[in-house]
This record gives sequence, structure tokens and C-alpha cells, in this order.
Amino acid sequence: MLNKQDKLDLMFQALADPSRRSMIERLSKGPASVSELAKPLTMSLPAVVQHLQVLEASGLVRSEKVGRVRTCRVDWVALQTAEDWMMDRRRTWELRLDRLGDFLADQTKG
Amino acid sequence: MLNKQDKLDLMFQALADPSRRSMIERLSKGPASVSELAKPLTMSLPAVVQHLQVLEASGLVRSEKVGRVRTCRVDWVALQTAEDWMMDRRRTWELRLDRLGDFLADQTKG
DNA sequence: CTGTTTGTTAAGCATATACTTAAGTATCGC
DNA sequence: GCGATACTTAAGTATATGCTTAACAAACAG
Repeated sequence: MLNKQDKLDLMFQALADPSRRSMIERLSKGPASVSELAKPLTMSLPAVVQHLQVLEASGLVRSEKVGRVRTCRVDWVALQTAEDWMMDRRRTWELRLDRLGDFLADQTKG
Repeated sequence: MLNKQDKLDLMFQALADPSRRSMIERLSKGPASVSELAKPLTMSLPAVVQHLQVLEASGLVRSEKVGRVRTCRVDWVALQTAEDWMMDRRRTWELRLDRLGDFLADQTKG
């Protein structure tokens, strides 16, 4: 089984490549086939398929094959996991600032 | 100059490593020195410094050296850039769902 | 059945990443 | 000044990543 840390590794790694992000951008507008995803990119089809494998391994994208066409779509629940990590960090920071503010207010009062 | 895509590459790449994320987690609780960041990690100090360089190159972390101590902190504005990219994708998707909803509603009406 | 479309598999290669150890530099405390 | 502290730099290495081309497979269209 893949723990949460490993999933975050794979997700952020998947998002770290501009071609893969462009694939996700395309998919956020709706499902697409492999060749539709490949069309705007300047690389070979196998390269696109490899990027797709990275995206699927990360959980960010799912796909199913019907006939000879593989249709891909974003898994928004998975993307949420990555967003959550960042929001959690921001929240920790904000809490810290709140406590710091309280402390400074006490100092002023005292 | 580094364009927005390159910055996103570096940020997501920086976030793709569990050691670097743990460093950010530590820093979200407040500034820390290099050796404080190194303490919970099981790697050599130079390795930690290399991770720190990746974080700084990405813009997610800033640091300044005073005397012999380098103090590091998270740049929250930079982290926002990565969050924004994800939220933009989600927003595109939600808009699409809205339009789809409108379309289906029209179909029902007509 | 045959050719075209759509994707898959395999192998190879150049570069990047994530470490390591060893050796150096610059404070700071006494 | 002198030892300890807090990094920093350099060099080397093993594995991972991002491609490529060539060859294969399956499904649909005529």
C-alpha cells in the first residue's frame, strides 16, 4: 500500500513537469483521448503515454479504454489531497501569527 | 528571468520530496536554522543544505545568514502561486460543470 | 481481408537527482 | 589565539527521469 507521503511525492512530482500540467489543463476542460492530449505537445506519442502513466500513478488522472480509444479525466479528489497539504501548512502559519498577535497584545496591555 | 511555468516546475519539484516537505512543515511553525532543519532528518548536513538550495531556488523558502547561523523561513506568497494553479484548474472544471448543468436544464425545459 | 487509426511495449541514451565523504571557511566563546 | 560550532564547497556515485526510435497489437472502415 501507498501511504499519504508517498502519494504526495507522486502527485507533486507529476505536477512538476510542464507537459504534464498542460495535460491536466486540457483535462480540466473535459475528458480527452491520448492523441488529443498529444496533439499540442511536440513529443512522440510514447512520450505522452509515459507522462500519462506518471499522472495515473499519482492518482491525479484516471482513464479507461473503450475500443481502441483511451479516455482520460482528472480525479479531483486526488488533486484535493495536494491542495490540502498546502492549506494545512498555511493554516499552521496563520495559527502561529494569531498566537504571536495575542502575545503582543498582552504585552501592550500589561 | 524565470517565467511562471518554470517557477511552477521548480515549486512542484521542490514539494515532491518528503524531506523537503518536512522542512517546510517545520518552517511553517516558525523560522529555523539549517541545523535545526537537519535535526529530525537522517541524512548528512550537506544533503540538507542541498535540499535547502532546491527550496530556495523554487522561491518557497528564503534565508539569511547572520553570524554563522542561516535562518530560513517559508515565503507564503510563493506557495500561493502553486495553490493558485490548482485552484484555477478546479475553477475551470466547476465552470464546465455549471455549463453542463445549464445545458441539461435547457434540455429538460425544451 | 486490408489498410489506417489508436495506442502499447521494449530498448537505449543523455541528463538530472539525491545522496555520500572529505576538506574547507567563518564565526563565537573563552 | 584556539577549539568548537555552523555551515559550505567539491567531487564522486547510484538511481531516476524524460525523451527517442522501432516494432507490435488491436479495432474500426471500406
